[in-house]
Amino acid sequence: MSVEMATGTTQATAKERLLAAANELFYREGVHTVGIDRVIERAGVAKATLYSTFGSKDELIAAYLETRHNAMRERLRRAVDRRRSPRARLLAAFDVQADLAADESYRGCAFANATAESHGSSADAAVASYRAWVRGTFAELAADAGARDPAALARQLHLLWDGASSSARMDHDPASARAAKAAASVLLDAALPAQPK
Amino acid sequence: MSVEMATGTTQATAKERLLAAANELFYREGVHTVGIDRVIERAGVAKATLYSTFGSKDELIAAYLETRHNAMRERLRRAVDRRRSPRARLLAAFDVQADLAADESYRGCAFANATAESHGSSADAAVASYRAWVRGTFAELAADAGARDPAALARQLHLLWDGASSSARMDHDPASARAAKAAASVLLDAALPAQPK
DNA sequence: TTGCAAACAGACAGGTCTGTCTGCTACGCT
DNA sequence: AGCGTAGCAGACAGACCTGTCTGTTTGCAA
Repeated sequence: MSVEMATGTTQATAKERLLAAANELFYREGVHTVGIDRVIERAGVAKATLYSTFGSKDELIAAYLETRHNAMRERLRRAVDRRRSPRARLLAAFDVQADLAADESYRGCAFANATAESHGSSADAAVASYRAWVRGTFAELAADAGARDPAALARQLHLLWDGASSSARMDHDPASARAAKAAASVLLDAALPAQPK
Repeated sequence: MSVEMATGTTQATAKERLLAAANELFYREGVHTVGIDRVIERAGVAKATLYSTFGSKDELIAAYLETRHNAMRERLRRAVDRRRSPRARLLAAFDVQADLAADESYRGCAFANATAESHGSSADAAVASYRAWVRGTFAELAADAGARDPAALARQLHLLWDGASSSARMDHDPASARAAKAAASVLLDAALPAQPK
Protein backbone atom coordinates (compact mmCIF):
# COMPACT_ATOMS: atom_id res chain seq x y z
CA MET A 1 0.00 0.00 0.00
CA SER A 2 1.50 3.25 -1.11
CA VAL A 3 1.63 6.21 1.26
CA GLU A 4 2.51 8.66 -1.48
CA MET A 5 0.10 11.49 -2.08
CA ALA A 6 -2.36 11.23 -4.89
CA THR A 7 -0.68 12.26 -8.10
CA GLY A 8 -3.68 13.47 -9.95
CA THR A 9 -5.05 10.08 -10.84
CA THR A 10 -8.63 9.37 -9.89
CA GLN A 11 -7.56 5.96 -8.67
CA ALA A 12 -6.34 7.16 -5.31
CA THR A 13 -6.98 4.87 -2.39
CA ALA A 14 -9.05 5.91 0.59
CA LYS A 15 -5.90 6.50 2.61
CA GLU A 16 -4.43 8.78 -0.03
CA ARG A 17 -7.63 10.75 -0.38
CA LEU A 18 -7.87 11.14 3.38
CA LEU A 19 -4.32 12.44 3.60
CA ALA A 20 -4.91 14.84 0.74
CA ALA A 21 -8.08 16.18 2.35
CA ALA A 22 -6.41 16.43 5.76
CA ASN A 23 -3.49 18.26 4.22
CA GLU A 24 -5.71 20.90 2.68
CA LEU A 25 -8.14 21.39 5.53
CA PHE A 26 -5.83 20.97 8.50
CA TYR A 27 -3.26 23.30 7.05
CA ARG A 28 -5.72 25.95 5.96
CA GLU A 29 -7.95 26.03 9.01
CA GLY A 30 -6.12 24.22 11.78
CA VAL A 31 -6.14 20.69 13.08
CA HIS A 32 -8.42 21.53 15.98
CA THR A 33 -10.90 23.66 14.09
CA VAL A 34 -11.53 21.13 11.35
CA GLY A 35 -13.68 18.20 12.41
CA ILE A 36 -13.58 14.64 11.20
CA ASP A 37 -16.81 15.11 9.28
CA ARG A 38 -15.27 17.83 7.12
CA VAL A 39 -12.31 15.64 6.30
CA ILE A 40 -14.28 12.58 5.28
CA GLU A 41 -16.75 14.63 3.29
CA ARG A 42 -13.96 16.19 1.25
CA ALA A 43 -12.17 12.89 0.84
CA GLY A 44 -15.38 11.12 -0.14
CA VAL A 45 -14.69 8.43 2.42
CA ALA A 46 -16.82 6.78 5.06
CA LYS A 47 -16.12 7.55 8.67
CA ALA A 48 -15.58 3.90 9.48
CA THR A 49 -12.86 3.78 6.83
CA LEU A 50 -11.01 6.65 8.43
CA TYR A 51 -11.06 4.98 11.81
CA SER A 52 -10.09 1.58 10.46
CA THR A 53 -7.20 3.20 8.59
CA PHE A 54 -5.81 5.62 11.15
CA GLY A 55 -7.37 4.62 14.44
CA SER A 56 -8.01 8.14 15.72
CA LYS A 57 -7.99 11.75 14.70
CA ASP A 58 -4.75 12.17 16.58
CA GLU A 59 -2.98 9.65 14.42
CA LEU A 60 -4.47 11.19 11.29
CA ILE A 61 -2.90 14.46 12.40
CA ALA A 62 0.42 12.73 12.94
CA ALA A 63 0.21 11.19 9.47
CA TYR A 64 -0.67 14.58 8.00
CA LEU A 65 2.44 16.07 9.59
CA GLU A 66 4.57 13.23 8.28
CA THR A 67 3.43 13.85 4.73
CA ARG A 68 4.29 17.53 5.13
CA HIS A 69 7.67 16.58 6.51
CA ASN A 70 8.32 14.41 3.46
CA ALA A 71 7.14 17.09 1.07
CA MET A 72 9.37 19.69 2.68
CA ARG A 73 12.35 17.36 2.70
CA GLU A 74 11.91 16.69 -0.98
CA ARG A 75 11.48 20.35 -1.79
CA LEU A 76 14.51 21.47 0.17
CA ARG A 77 16.64 18.66 -1.20
CA ARG A 78 15.89 19.75 -4.75
CA ALA A 79 16.61 23.39 -3.97
CA VAL A 80 19.93 22.55 -2.34
CA ASP A 81 20.95 20.24 -5.18
CA ARG A 82 20.31 23.01 -7.66
CA ARG A 83 22.97 25.20 -6.07
CA ARG A 84 26.74 24.81 -6.21
CA SER A 85 28.40 27.10 -3.72
CA PRO A 86 28.24 26.06 -0.06
CA ARG A 87 27.00 29.49 0.79
CA ALA A 88 24.12 29.39 -1.67
CA ARG A 89 23.23 25.91 -0.48
CA LEU A 90 22.96 27.22 3.07
CA LEU A 91 20.66 29.99 1.92
CA ALA A 92 18.51 27.73 -0.27
CA ALA A 93 16.12 27.06 2.61
CA PHE A 94 15.17 30.71 2.70
CA ASP A 95 14.51 30.74 -1.02
CA VAL A 96 12.18 27.81 -0.51
CA GLN A 97 10.42 29.69 2.23
CA ALA A 98 10.10 32.77 0.06
CA ASP A 99 8.51 30.65 -2.65
CA LEU A 100 6.02 29.16 -0.23
CA ALA A 101 5.17 32.46 1.42
CA ALA A 102 4.50 34.04 -1.96
CA ASP A 103 1.42 31.88 -2.30
CA GLU A 104 -1.57 33.50 -0.68
CA SER A 105 -2.62 30.20 0.80
CA TYR A 106 0.52 30.20 2.95
CA ARG A 107 -0.31 29.82 6.61
CA GLY A 108 3.12 29.42 8.16
CA CYS A 109 4.72 26.32 9.57
CA ALA A 110 2.27 23.44 9.84
CA PHE A 111 4.20 22.04 12.78
CA ALA A 112 4.20 25.27 14.73
CA ASN A 113 0.49 25.66 14.12
CA ALA A 114 -0.30 22.09 15.11
CA THR A 115 1.60 22.26 18.39
CA ALA A 116 0.00 25.57 19.25
CA GLU A 117 -3.40 23.97 18.86
CA SER A 118 -3.09 20.56 20.44
CA HIS A 119 -1.42 19.81 23.71
CA GLY A 120 0.72 16.72 24.19
CA SER A 121 -0.70 14.59 21.41
CA SER A 122 0.90 11.93 19.29
CA ALA A 123 1.83 14.73 16.92
CA ASP A 124 4.67 15.65 19.24
CA ALA A 125 6.90 12.92 17.85
CA ALA A 126 6.32 14.12 14.30
CA VAL A 127 7.16 17.66 15.34
CA ALA A 128 10.33 16.66 17.16
CA SER A 129 11.44 14.63 14.18
CA TYR A 130 10.81 17.48 11.78
CA ARG A 131 12.66 20.00 13.87
CA ALA A 132 15.61 17.68 14.33
CA TRP A 133 15.76 17.23 10.58
CA VAL A 134 15.73 20.98 9.90
CA ARG A 135 18.42 21.57 12.48
CA GLY A 136 20.52 18.69 11.21
CA THR A 137 20.24 19.83 7.61
CA PHE A 138 21.42 23.33 8.49
CA ALA A 139 24.27 21.85 10.53
CA GLU A 140 25.41 19.62 7.68
CA LEU A 141 25.38 22.44 5.17
CA ALA A 142 27.16 24.71 7.65
CA ALA A 143 29.87 22.11 8.13
CA ASP A 144 30.21 21.74 4.36
CA ALA A 145 30.65 25.49 4.13
CA GLY A 146 33.46 25.36 6.67
CA ALA A 147 31.68 27.11 9.51
CA ARG A 148 33.76 27.42 12.63
CA ASP A 149 30.87 26.23 14.79
CA PRO A 150 28.33 24.48 12.54
CA ALA A 151 25.93 23.71 15.40
CA ALA A 152 25.82 27.29 16.57
CA LEU A 153 25.29 28.61 13.06
CA ALA A 154 22.58 26.02 12.45
CA ARG A 155 20.81 27.15 15.59
CA GLN A 156 20.86 30.77 14.44
CA LEU A 157 19.61 29.93 10.98
CA HIS A 158 16.90 27.79 12.49
CA LEU A 159 15.77 30.78 14.53
CA LEU A 160 15.46 32.85 11.39
CA TRP A 161 13.67 30.00 9.66
CA ASP A 162 11.11 29.80 12.46
CA GLY A 163 10.78 33.55 12.66
CA ALA A 164 10.19 33.89 8.94
CA SER A 165 7.31 31.42 8.86
CA SER A 166 5.74 32.79 12.01
CA SER A 167 6.10 36.37 10.88
CA ALA A 168 4.88 35.73 7.35
CA ARG A 169 1.79 34.07 8.73
CA MET A 170 0.91 36.70 11.29
CA ASP A 171 1.68 39.75 9.19
CA HIS A 172 0.43 38.24 5.92
CA ASP A 173 3.65 39.58 4.47
CA PRO A 174 5.73 37.41 2.14
CA ALA A 175 8.60 39.87 2.43
CA SER A 176 9.49 38.30 5.75
CA ALA A 177 11.17 35.41 4.01
CA ARG A 178 13.32 37.75 1.93
CA ALA A 179 14.28 39.66 5.06
CA ALA A 180 15.18 36.38 6.70
CA LYS A 181 17.48 35.54 3.81
CA ALA A 182 19.15 38.91 4.10
CA ALA A 183 19.66 38.42 7.81
CA ALA A 184 20.96 34.90 7.24
CA SER A 185 23.42 36.29 4.76
CA VAL A 186 24.79 38.63 7.40
CA LEU A 187 25.15 35.75 9.83
CA LEU A 188 27.04 33.75 7.22
CA ASP A 189 29.45 36.62 6.65
CA ALA A 190 30.31 36.46 10.31
CA ALA A 191 30.39 32.68 10.71
CA LEU A 192 32.11 31.50 7.55
CA PRO A 193 35.79 31.97 6.77
CA ALA A 194 36.36 34.91 4.44
CA GLN A 195 35.85 34.00 0.82
CA PRO A 196 34.73 35.67 -2.37
CA LYS A 197 30.99 36.09 -2.51
CA MET B 1 -13.44 50.51 37.21
CA SER B 2 -9.83 49.50 37.06
CA VAL B 3 -8.61 47.18 34.34
CA GLU B 4 -5.28 46.54 36.04
CA MET B 5 -4.48 42.99 36.97
CA ALA B 6 -5.07 41.85 40.51
CA THR B 7 -2.13 42.94 42.59
CA GLY B 8 -2.36 40.27 45.24
CA THR B 9 -5.23 41.81 47.14
CA THR B 10 -8.21 39.62 47.80
CA GLN B 11 -10.47 42.51 46.86
CA ALA B 12 -10.20 41.98 43.12
CA THR B 13 -13.30 42.69 41.09
CA ALA B 14 -14.98 40.04 39.01
CA LYS B 15 -13.43 41.50 35.87
CA GLU B 16 -9.95 41.34 37.33
CA ARG B 17 -10.40 37.79 38.53
CA LEU B 18 -11.69 36.75 35.13
CA LEU B 19 -8.72 38.28 33.36
CA ALA B 20 -6.31 36.65 35.80
CA ALA B 21 -7.92 33.25 35.31
CA ALA B 22 -8.03 33.69 31.54
CA ASN B 23 -4.39 34.71 31.53
CA GLU B 24 -3.32 31.56 33.32
CA LEU B 25 -5.53 29.07 31.55
CA PHE B 26 -5.53 30.50 28.04
CA TYR B 27 -1.78 30.91 28.02
CA ARG B 28 -1.03 27.51 29.49
CA GLU B 29 -3.49 25.41 27.52
CA GLY B 30 -4.67 27.52 24.62
CA VAL B 31 -7.65 29.76 24.03
CA HIS B 32 -9.54 27.14 22.09
CA THR B 33 -8.87 24.21 24.39
CA VAL B 34 -9.98 25.96 27.56
CA GLY B 35 -13.73 26.34 27.90
CA ILE B 36 -15.69 29.07 29.57
CA ASP B 37 -16.59 26.79 32.45
CA ARG B 38 -12.95 26.32 33.40
CA VAL B 39 -12.35 30.05 33.40
CA ILE B 40 -15.31 30.96 35.57
CA GLU B 41 -14.61 28.12 37.96
CA ARG B 42 -11.05 29.30 38.48
CA ALA B 43 -12.11 32.94 38.77
CA GLY B 44 -14.91 32.09 41.17
CA VAL B 45 -17.34 34.05 39.05
CA ALA B 46 -20.80 33.29 37.71
CA LYS B 47 -21.21 32.64 34.04
CA ALA B 48 -23.74 35.45 33.71
CA THR B 49 -21.16 37.86 35.12
CA LEU B 50 -18.65 36.90 32.46
CA TYR B 51 -21.13 37.48 29.70
CA SER B 52 -22.38 40.75 31.10
CA THR B 53 -18.78 41.94 31.46
CA PHE B 54 -17.23 40.79 28.20
CA GLY B 55 -20.13 39.87 25.94
CA SER B 56 -18.56 36.77 24.45
CA LYS B 57 -15.63 34.42 24.75
CA ASP B 58 -14.08 36.07 21.75
CA GLU B 59 -13.93 39.42 23.48
CA LEU B 60 -12.58 37.81 26.62
CA ILE B 61 -9.77 36.45 24.49
CA ALA B 62 -9.16 39.90 23.04
CA ALA B 63 -9.07 41.38 26.54
CA TYR B 64 -6.67 38.64 27.65
CA LEU B 65 -4.34 39.52 24.79
CA GLU B 66 -4.52 43.21 25.66
CA THR B 67 -3.45 42.53 29.23
CA ARG B 68 -0.51 40.53 27.94
CA HIS B 69 0.35 43.34 25.56
CA ASN B 70 0.37 45.78 28.46
CA ALA B 71 2.43 43.47 30.63
CA MET B 72 5.01 42.98 27.93
CA ARG B 73 5.18 46.69 27.18
CA GLU B 74 5.81 47.42 30.82
CA ARG B 75 8.40 44.71 31.11
CA LEU B 76 10.31 45.77 28.02
CA ARG B 77 10.14 49.42 28.96
CA ARG B 78 11.78 48.70 32.31
CA ALA B 79 14.47 46.55 30.71
CA VAL B 80 15.28 49.21 28.13
CA ASP B 81 15.36 51.98 30.73
CA ARG B 82 17.85 50.01 32.79
CA ARG B 83 20.42 50.11 29.99
CA ARG B 84 22.48 53.04 28.80
CA SER B 85 24.15 52.24 25.52
CA PRO B 86 21.96 52.26 22.40
CA ARG B 87 23.30 48.87 21.51
CA ALA B 88 22.38 47.31 24.86
CA ARG B 89 18.97 48.90 24.67
CA LEU B 90 18.39 47.26 21.29
CA LEU B 91 19.37 43.90 22.76
CA ALA B 92 17.29 44.30 25.90
CA ALA B 93 14.29 42.63 24.29
CA PHE B 94 16.25 39.42 23.95
CA ASP B 95 17.25 39.53 27.59
CA VAL B 96 13.58 39.85 28.47
CA GLN B 97 12.82 36.85 26.31
CA ALA B 98 15.59 34.84 27.91
CA ASP B 99 14.14 35.64 31.32
CA LEU B 100 10.69 34.54 30.26
CA ALA B 101 11.87 31.39 28.54
CA ALA B 102 13.82 30.35 31.62
CA ASP B 103 10.56 29.75 33.41
CA GLU B 104 9.29 26.26 32.78
CA SER B 105 5.78 27.58 32.35
CA TYR B 106 6.89 29.44 29.24
CA ARG B 107 4.75 28.54 26.26
CA GLY B 108 5.98 30.97 23.65
CA CYS B 109 4.25 34.02 22.28
CA ALA B 110 0.64 34.25 23.40
CA PHE B 111 -0.27 36.11 20.23
CA ALA B 112 1.28 33.56 17.92
CA ASN B 113 -0.48 30.79 19.78
CA ALA B 114 -3.83 32.55 19.76
CA THR B 115 -3.78 33.24 16.03
CA ALA B 116 -2.74 29.68 15.29
CA GLU B 117 -5.81 28.48 17.17
CA SER B 118 -8.58 30.81 16.16
CA HIS B 119 -9.30 31.97 12.66
CA GLY B 120 -10.36 35.52 11.99
CA SER B 121 -11.66 36.45 15.40
CA SER B 122 -11.79 39.76 17.18
CA ALA B 123 -8.37 38.86 18.55
CA ASP B 124 -6.86 39.84 15.21
CA ALA B 125 -6.91 43.51 16.09
CA ALA B 126 -5.09 42.85 19.36
CA VAL B 127 -2.49 40.81 17.52
CA ALA B 128 -1.94 43.42 14.84
CA SER B 129 -1.58 46.10 17.48
CA TYR B 130 0.93 44.07 19.44
CA ARG B 131 3.05 43.28 16.43
CA ALA B 132 3.05 46.89 15.29
CA TRP B 133 4.22 47.91 18.75
CA VAL B 134 7.08 45.38 18.75
CA ARG B 135 8.18 46.46 15.31
CA GLY B 136 7.90 50.13 16.17
CA THR B 137 9.88 49.74 19.37
CA PHE B 138 12.71 48.00 17.55
CA ALA B 139 12.66 50.68 14.88
CA GLU B 140 12.85 53.51 17.44
CA LEU B 141 15.73 51.91 19.27
CA ALA B 142 17.48 51.21 15.98
CA ALA B 143 17.14 54.84 14.96
CA ASP B 144 18.49 55.94 18.35
CA ALA B 145 21.47 53.68 17.77
CA GLY B 146 22.14 55.34 14.43
CA ALA B 147 21.25 52.43 12.21
CA ARG B 148 21.56 53.18 8.52
CA ASP B 149 18.15 51.62 7.82
CA PRO B 150 16.21 51.40 11.09
CA ALA B 151 13.15 49.81 9.50
CA ALA B 152 15.17 47.05 7.87
CA LEU B 153 17.09 46.33 11.07
CA ALA B 154 13.85 46.32 13.06
CA ARG B 155 12.41 43.78 10.67
CA GLN B 156 15.38 41.50 11.09
CA LEU B 157 15.33 41.77 14.87
CA HIS B 158 11.61 41.10 14.83
CA LEU B 159 12.28 37.91 12.90
CA LEU B 160 14.72 36.76 15.55
CA TRP B 161 12.26 37.75 18.26
CA ASP B 162 9.53 35.64 16.68
CA GLY B 163 11.88 32.78 16.02
CA ALA B 164 13.14 32.72 19.58
CA SER B 165 9.69 32.43 21.12
CA SER B 166 8.53 29.86 18.61
CA SER B 167 11.69 27.82 18.92
CA ALA B 168 11.81 27.97 22.71
CA ARG B 169 8.25 26.73 22.87
CA MET B 170 8.62 23.87 20.41
CA ASP B 171 12.00 22.65 21.55
CA HIS B 172 11.40 23.34 25.24
CA ASP B 173 14.82 24.92 25.16
CA PRO B 174 15.41 28.27 26.87
CA ALA B 175 18.80 28.53 25.16
CA SER B 176 17.00 29.69 22.04
CA ALA B 177 16.64 33.16 23.48
CA ARG B 178 20.36 33.38 24.21
CA ALA B 179 21.13 32.24 20.68
CA ALA B 180 18.76 34.88 19.37
CA LYS B 181 20.63 37.53 21.30
CA ALA B 182 23.92 36.33 19.88
CA ALA B 183 22.51 36.43 16.36
CA ALA B 184 21.04 39.87 16.98
CA SER B 185 24.43 41.03 18.11
CA VAL B 186 25.93 39.96 14.82
CA LEU B 187 23.21 41.80 12.92
CA LEU B 188 23.93 44.93 14.94
CA ASP B 189 27.61 44.72 14.10
CA ALA B 190 26.68 44.88 10.46
CA ALA B 191 23.92 47.49 10.68
CA LEU B 192 25.30 50.00 13.14
CA PRO B 193 28.18 52.37 12.43
CA ALA B 194 31.41 51.08 13.90
CA GLN B 195 31.83 51.96 17.55
CA PRO B 196 33.50 50.52 20.61
CA LYS B 197 31.57 47.62 22.07
C1' DT C 1 -35.75 49.71 56.91
C1' DT C 2 -36.39 49.59 52.21
C1' DG C 3 -34.75 49.44 47.60
C1' DC C 4 -31.50 48.56 44.08
C1' DA C 5 -27.67 46.81 41.64
C1' DA C 6 -24.04 43.52 41.31
C1' DA C 7 -22.85 39.05 41.48
C1' DC C 8 -23.57 34.03 42.55
C1' DA C 9 -25.42 29.24 41.45
C1' DG C 10 -26.90 26.35 38.23
C1' DA C 11 -30.31 24.47 34.85
C1' DC C 12 -31.13 24.51 30.07
C1' DA C 13 -31.06 24.82 24.95
C1' DG C 14 -28.89 24.04 20.72
C1' DG C 15 -24.99 22.85 18.45
C1' DT C 16 -20.54 20.25 17.49
C1' DC C 17 -17.13 16.91 18.32
C1' DT C 18 -15.06 12.08 18.37
C1' DG C 19 -15.66 7.44 17.99
C1' DT C 20 -18.67 3.05 17.41
C1' DC C 21 -21.85 0.28 15.16
C1' DT C 22 -25.08 -1.68 11.75
C1' DG C 23 -26.26 -2.54 7.07
C1' DC C 24 -25.34 -2.44 2.28
C1' DT C 25 -22.49 -2.41 -2.09
C1' DA C 26 -19.04 -3.70 -5.30
C1' DC C 27 -14.92 -5.46 -6.91
C1' DG C 28 -11.09 -8.98 -7.21
C1' DC C 29 -9.49 -13.56 -6.71
C1' DT C 30 -9.92 -18.38 -6.80
C1' DA D 1 -19.86 -18.82 -9.59
C1' DG D 2 -19.01 -17.69 -5.14
C1' DC D 3 -16.64 -15.67 -1.42
C1' DG D 4 -14.17 -12.23 1.14
C1' DT D 5 -12.53 -7.80 1.80
C1' DA D 6 -12.64 -2.91 1.31
C1' DG D 7 -15.34 0.75 1.40
C1' DC D 8 -19.82 3.63 1.54
C1' DA D 9 -23.87 5.66 4.13
C1' DG D 10 -25.58 7.15 8.11
C1' DA D 11 -27.59 6.58 12.82
C1' DC D 12 -26.20 6.81 17.44
C1' DA D 13 -23.98 7.58 22.06
C1' DG D 14 -21.63 10.39 25.14
C1' DA D 15 -19.15 14.31 25.96
C1' DC D 16 -18.25 19.19 25.64
C1' DC D 17 -19.00 23.97 24.15
C1' DT D 18 -21.15 28.64 24.07
C1' DG D 19 -24.62 31.48 25.43
C1' DT D 20 -29.27 32.41 27.87
C1' DC D 21 -32.27 32.46 31.58
C1' DT D 22 -34.28 31.99 36.26
C1' DG D 23 -33.80 32.50 40.83
C1' DT D 24 -31.14 33.81 45.14
C1' DT D 25 -27.79 36.21 47.88
C1' DT D 26 -25.12 40.19 49.35
C1' DG D 27 -23.91 44.79 50.31
C1' DC D 28 -24.49 49.65 49.97
C1' DA D 29 -27.19 53.85 50.12
C1' DA D 30 -31.02 56.70 50.91
